[in-house]
Amino acid sequence: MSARRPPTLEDVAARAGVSRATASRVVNDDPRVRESAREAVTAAIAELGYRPNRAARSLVVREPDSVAVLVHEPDQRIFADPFFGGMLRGVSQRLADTPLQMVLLMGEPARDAARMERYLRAGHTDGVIVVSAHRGDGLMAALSETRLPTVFVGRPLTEGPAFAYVDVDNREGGRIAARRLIERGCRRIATITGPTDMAAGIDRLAGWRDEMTAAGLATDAVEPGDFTPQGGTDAMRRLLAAHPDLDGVFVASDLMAAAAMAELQAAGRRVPDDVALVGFDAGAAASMTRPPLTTVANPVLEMAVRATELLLRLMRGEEVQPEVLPTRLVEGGTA
Amino acid sequence: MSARRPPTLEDVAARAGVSRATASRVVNDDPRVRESAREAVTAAIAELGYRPNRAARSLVVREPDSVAVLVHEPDQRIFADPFFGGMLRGVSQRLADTPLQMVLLMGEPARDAARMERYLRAGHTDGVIVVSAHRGDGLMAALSETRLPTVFVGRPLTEGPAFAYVDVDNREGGRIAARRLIERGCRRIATITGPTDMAAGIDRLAGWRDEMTAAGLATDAVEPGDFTPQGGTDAMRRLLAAHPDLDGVFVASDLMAAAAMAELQAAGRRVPDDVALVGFDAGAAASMTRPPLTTVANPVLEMAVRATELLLRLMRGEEVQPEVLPTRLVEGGTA
DNA sequence: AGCCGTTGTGAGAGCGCTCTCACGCAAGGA
DNA sequence: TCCTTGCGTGAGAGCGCTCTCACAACGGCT
Repeated sequence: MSARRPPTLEDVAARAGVSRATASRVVNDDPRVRESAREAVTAAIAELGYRPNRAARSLVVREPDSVAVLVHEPDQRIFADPFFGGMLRGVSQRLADTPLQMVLLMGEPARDAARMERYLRAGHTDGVIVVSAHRGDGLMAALSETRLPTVFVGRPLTEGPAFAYVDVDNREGGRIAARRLIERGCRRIATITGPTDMAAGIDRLAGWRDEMTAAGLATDAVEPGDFTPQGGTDAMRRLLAAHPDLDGVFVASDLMAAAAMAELQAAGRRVPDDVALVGFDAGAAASMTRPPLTTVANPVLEMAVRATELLLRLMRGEEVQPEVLPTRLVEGGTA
Repeated sequence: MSARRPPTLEDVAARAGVSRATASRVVNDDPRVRESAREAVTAAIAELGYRPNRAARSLVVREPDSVAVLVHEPDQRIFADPFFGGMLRGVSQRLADTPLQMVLLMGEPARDAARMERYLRAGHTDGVIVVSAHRGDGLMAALSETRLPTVFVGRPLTEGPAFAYVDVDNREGGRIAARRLIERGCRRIATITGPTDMAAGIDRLAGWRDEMTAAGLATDAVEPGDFTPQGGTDAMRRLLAAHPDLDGVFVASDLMAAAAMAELQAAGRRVPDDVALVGFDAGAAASMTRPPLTTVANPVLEMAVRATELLLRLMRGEEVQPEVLPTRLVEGGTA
């Protein structure tokens, strides 16, 4: 017992007094093994502490074994936003009954893009789910070069190759939010948008514009946010300074909405009496405020599951179509 | 071009007119290759779209290539709690300059324990970081059997083998929180605890008890929570019913504290004037309430980084000691 | 001229596994 | 009795790669 080499199937076979082939059959649950042989092998495995070498296995049975989830966001956001937790959860859930493993690639666009790209190019993985892609982060080009099956969560903003994606109907969500504020009697309605380099930001704003224009209301009270609480606070402050007469705000995420609401209250405005508020996401943050947020549903878990489903189909070589999930208003007490 | 077999190093070598060994040298940046040969191989790689087979490589150069992060929590919590995002972020950050990949294993203790255990046993991974282990979920035994290097985030509650871990000084945190409430003049101080099967829950409560007892105050107003907003709401409601005279509450997490605060306000209590509140975590949730929470710092990112560091050391065969990080009060407006 | 070291290269073994193929053997049918 | 089955098994090839070892070629020495 000098060279502390981990036991191989060969060792197991020797100890059990069978051939490597039979030992392999036991490990892989092949039914064509006599019970006594099976027991001997099982015992040998236990005694030796044998663990199959995955590399050797996958060298032979060439089949996909992992899916990468790419999260391309600055630290701060991943930290705070339950969106990502839900995403991972959904992917993991759908993958549970497949042999595929979920490999997480996280990083800031600027700092880690090169490393991520290198990893993807190296072919360590068999499919990619991109969560929250931004316009122009160079990722799309790199991805389409790798020819890896890829699904985006959130419509990718790209001129180039068409990627499969799953998204919620953000534009309709924006309309729903604006409609509620208008029907409530608000006339000076502002919006805090998401990042303007993401489809979620652009589309929610567009929906809000649709409805505002249809109602003949001004659409000039627009402040960009970045989906973080701090961004919500700042945007609300700017909004109050520029449009002190506002009586309704559509905030493109609950996290920002909660922060914006705190800012409103700090400025002495009552919610919803002075200013009505509609958020977006209907996540945990919505129920943590007082009153709870009126907000637009964002089926995060479902998107994750659907995206994974699409990816699995893509990996089987099937054609897929983008999916856009419906949304609806979730009642709270802020509008 | 019939059998669409991915190109191998052999193909590259043939195309470049060199041997497999030379091609391999080029791929692995071995300096001992003539410039002309290097160019030929590089060109062949590009033309053929060659990607090295990772399995074949790691079959030969036996070195660790992945680390599993085990998250053992019900859906609901992972969804909402920024703790997990921070955790993943920290691990990913520390791993960034190593060749190790982070593999995520998520699942509910009851439903997915078997699958996780199987995965770990299968030896797909070279180290494990366990995030938020509960007492008696059988994980510890399974883990110690696999003999895989393992680090816990949060002190594991186990009688058996000693695991390496990183934790924040939860007990001291509980003391800090109680002390603040006492110094503020509160006399009827309650607490909403974390899960009683987790060290974080037990230790924070113990710290609160230390300080309360030292101050000669009653320690009977204790309601268990589960770190979720809903748990915070329910516990606060029970607390108000059982101890309507309370004037201070230590809530063992910000998420619960924010919910508890909403519940207090709904019951007509002003925070902090009628009831003072101290949370735990100092995460994003703390700054989202009005007023922002006074809370005890929980260095999530740092714990993740430290835990990963310990794991790397363990994987190199070094001895490691548990690490307990200090904490402190973060000022807000609730106590 | 003869020897050495250096440099670039190729042949080939072998990593641990799966899987095909062939074979021994027992049971059943002719 | 002989011939089929079919089951359990073992021998052995081969997956794509790395790495050792041997060797050719070429200076620069004595």
